[in-house]
Amino acid sequence: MNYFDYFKISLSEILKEISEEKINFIEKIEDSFTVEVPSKKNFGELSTNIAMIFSKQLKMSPRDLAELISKELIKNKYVKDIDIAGPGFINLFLKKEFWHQQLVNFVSSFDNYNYNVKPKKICVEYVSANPTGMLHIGHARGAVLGDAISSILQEVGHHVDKEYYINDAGEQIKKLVKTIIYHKENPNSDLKKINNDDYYPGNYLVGISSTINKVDNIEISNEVTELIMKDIKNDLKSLGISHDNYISEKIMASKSNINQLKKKLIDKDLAYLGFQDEPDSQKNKSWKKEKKLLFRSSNYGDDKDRALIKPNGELTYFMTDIIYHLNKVERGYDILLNVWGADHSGYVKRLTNATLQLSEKKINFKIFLTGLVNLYNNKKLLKMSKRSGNYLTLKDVYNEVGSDALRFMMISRDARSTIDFDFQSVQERNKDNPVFYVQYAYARCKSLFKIFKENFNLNSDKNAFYSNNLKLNEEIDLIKKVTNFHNVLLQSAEFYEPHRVTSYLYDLARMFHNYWGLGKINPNNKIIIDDNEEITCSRIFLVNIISLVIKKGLRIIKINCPENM
RNA sequence: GGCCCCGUAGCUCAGCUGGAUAGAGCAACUGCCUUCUAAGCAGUAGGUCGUACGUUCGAAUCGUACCGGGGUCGCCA
Repeated sequence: MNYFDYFKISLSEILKEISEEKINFIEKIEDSFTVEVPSKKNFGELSTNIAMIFSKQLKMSPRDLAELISKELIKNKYVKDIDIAGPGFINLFLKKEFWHQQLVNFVSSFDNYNYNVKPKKICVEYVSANPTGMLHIGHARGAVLGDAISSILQEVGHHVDKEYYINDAGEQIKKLVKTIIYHKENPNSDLKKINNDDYYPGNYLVGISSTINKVDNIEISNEVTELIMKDIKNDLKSLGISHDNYISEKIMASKSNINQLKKKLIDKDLAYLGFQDEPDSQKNKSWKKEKKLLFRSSNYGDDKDRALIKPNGELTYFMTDIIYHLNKVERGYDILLNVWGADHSGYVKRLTNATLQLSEKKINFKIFLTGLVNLYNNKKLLKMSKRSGNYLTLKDVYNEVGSDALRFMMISRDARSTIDFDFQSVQERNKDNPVFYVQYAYARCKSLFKIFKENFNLNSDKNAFYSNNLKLNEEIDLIKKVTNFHNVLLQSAEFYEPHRVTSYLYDLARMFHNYWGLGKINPNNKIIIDDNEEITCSRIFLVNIISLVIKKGLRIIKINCPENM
């Protein structure tokens, strides 16, 4: 149990006594008030709003209620002092022994920590890039984000399948095959100069085409997509990413019972046979006004109804995507998570509503849209155009900066925000660069252990911990920080926000560097003091826990943790 | 024009999902190296949380409108 829960429980017990069971009608008292670390140190070490929340029900002023609660709470052996402040906050000051005890508990359960999470079966679909070219930096963001979310969910105890949906059917694949054939027939022609939307430009497919020996269109498409997927998987592997399931759109569509789904869509009045207005854009020159099966997406905030089946009988991408997501439901997942690029934003409502309406089971379906990534080289924006085939690939960026910097950057921002990614600054070996700063903290810990082992002839198994030696404010703050580690992971998992982990690690690293720096100002505050074994052992014990937390945190988000730098 | 996302210090970003006097880092200024790794540490300064209403004991956080930036509006994926 963490210390927030510990105080929540004792506070709600006190409240029950005060109210003489009067407020038992509240399902769970603990859920309706908060215990938190206040923003300012003079507001105590922990603070609760319990008196403000329940004052109305008990017909008392918040401050009077706070007074009553405090009278009981002060009896708790760990509470040093209580302050009632502002509109009725109860601010707790705790004895150092409380934090020492927390640290001991933390260490003893560290290796096999039980997050006490009800396990869910979760499918995280991410990347799912078309097998028509190389991955670019935008894919890298979705890839790292989806991967980090998966790892964190797994860490707290969920069952997670990482899934890649291969769009190996449809117009894009036809265009791909056409491009391959073009290259074979025109070995010296440059598609960039032709500037024809019917083909994919770029040298990548020229190379691929030279290894293709088939003539039949279907055979070509199979072989090309296989080759490209191999490259994509290799790129992902360089970032430590691999998926559990690869689902083929082609197979998915061919296996499904289309007539049954059509009937269900019409029976539920989700779709109808009708006409669409001509689209504003001229992207599809062959558009004709014809009757087709349309989804009533305008019922769900879309500006028009969208096609499910083309007049020629082929399924639209939307239709196969519905089939695919219903298939996920059939496979028994409780939660579906998708990571998409922001350019799919208009598609979110359509697909989630279609899936939820057609699903036999009540599921949780959430789509994350990742913001853009702007690449800079030394503060100069690198212009990119996928259309012309001029863009930096994931591989280019990986070769330039490596996996750690790339992963940390992609994780450390909120998914929706735009990221400015500068090749120069993510490679700097200084405080400017968070991933370096965190790794450096770990290396510094390791360096301390080395000196410790050389100077003190102690058995490393000996759990030398004299808790009352950790008296500095910085030490108590570090104890609070490390013992909050599992909480951060839980919240990160609950809100699917990996950036909470990187922020936490950065904070912890900063606090550790500050702690280390104390010895520069006052030699008594050095971690290793040659003639004081007791203090040294205590501090090394704390440093060891810090290093364990950094290592585990980095391991979860798959960032290397070098022993020395 | 419709829909989606973003707007917090000069810059890059946090802000524990409604709490108290809004936090870090960079850049600026001031100290600290015969070192437990200066690849670092300490200190100073920096804000009308885009704007305006509203919801309530309380709003950066929730709602509405507007302003500014980005994305998107196919039978493509």
